[in-house]
Amino acid sequence: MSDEPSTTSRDKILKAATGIAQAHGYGGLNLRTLAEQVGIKAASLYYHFPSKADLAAAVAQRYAKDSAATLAALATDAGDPAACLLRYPETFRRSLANSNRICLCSFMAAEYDDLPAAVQDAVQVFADQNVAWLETVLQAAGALPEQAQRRARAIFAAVSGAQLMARGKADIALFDNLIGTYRALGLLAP
Amino acid sequence: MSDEPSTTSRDKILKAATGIAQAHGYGGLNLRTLAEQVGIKAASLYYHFPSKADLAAAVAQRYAKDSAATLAALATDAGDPAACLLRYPETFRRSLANSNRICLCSFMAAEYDDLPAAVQDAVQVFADQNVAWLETVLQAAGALPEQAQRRARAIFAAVSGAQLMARGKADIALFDNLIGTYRALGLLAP
DNA sequence: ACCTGAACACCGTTCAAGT
DNA sequence: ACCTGAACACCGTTCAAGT
Repeated sequence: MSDEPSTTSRDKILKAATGIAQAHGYGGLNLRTLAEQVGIKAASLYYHFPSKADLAAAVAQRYAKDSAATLAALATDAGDPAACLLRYPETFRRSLANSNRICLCSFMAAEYDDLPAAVQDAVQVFADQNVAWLETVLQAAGALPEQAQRRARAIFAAVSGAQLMARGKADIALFDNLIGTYRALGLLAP
Repeated sequence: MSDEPSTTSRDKILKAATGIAQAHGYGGLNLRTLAEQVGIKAASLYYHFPSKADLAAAVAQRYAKDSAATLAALATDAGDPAACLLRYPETFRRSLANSNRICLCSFMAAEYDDLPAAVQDAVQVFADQNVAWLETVLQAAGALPEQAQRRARAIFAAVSGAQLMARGKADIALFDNLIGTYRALGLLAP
């Protein structure tokens, strides 16, 4: 009765804003367009959030939180560490499959210098979480701690780059091809 | 007498616009700011270029052309193919060293869906040129044609991703670290 | 040939006013 | 409690007018 995911206005705004930001970035997040998608006027958004910066911070924080949950679920679901590593790129693939969108935080990494501080922080959290998750998995798979960190960062960077390149070509097969090459090289393993 | 690089107004505009776009993207390229940097009014930009879209297309085309020249020079300078591959990330590093800017086309790959068609084309040309250069070098280094293409794409994607991640942390040492990991993996070799 | 001020429609934002 | 219209300063763009 209380844990129902009753979609509040705030939630609707956050969800719509996330989709727009994954396709157009922070700069491309237009409040009049967003409001229209939610069915209210732009001025009404200011009842829910004090500014675009705060709205975007909430979006990025929620995105980072969801991503942490997805990674935790993947760890449980995949079972062994090797499977986790092989399946890690799935999340990134899903964005591309969803109207050629990309990871919110990849877009925002490009826009980094123009981002409000709170949004920058959330982008950092997202990246750090991903690297930490990979690091844990790599160590569980037998990597030495120091190597695990280097490798974790390399995986995150390489997969992000593959997603960006695939978006530029609007070609999800290219993403799969790149991930396949990474695998063949042994990048997605300890 | 005639080949002097006499800096025309058009050139000054293109150079300033390139720097802005590498830091803020196409969307973040503000014509009033750009005009101020050049020492004219925003309206005057329209004497040199019919629109922001055309200006950005000229910027991206010039960027792709310069990049091709830089790669050609690297090939001559480095000598053997193995050295070319090791030094390939240098160009990307230079952008980061230049006020944490990134490759124009990485930023624009993120913004891809919001780009005017002529700008999209130039972004494609840039990526294709890089992959083709890498492919040639990889084959010269002994890779089989089919493997060379896959590998060339993987290098381009991975290095782009490293640049993006390093920008997000404003940490050029992270870029070097990532490239080092790629090298250790054998990514930057045939 | 090159530049400009004034004007237009659009965007983030505010605010007084509605229910 | 939640929403809105009207207004502000800013942006891309146009254009008639300046030199």
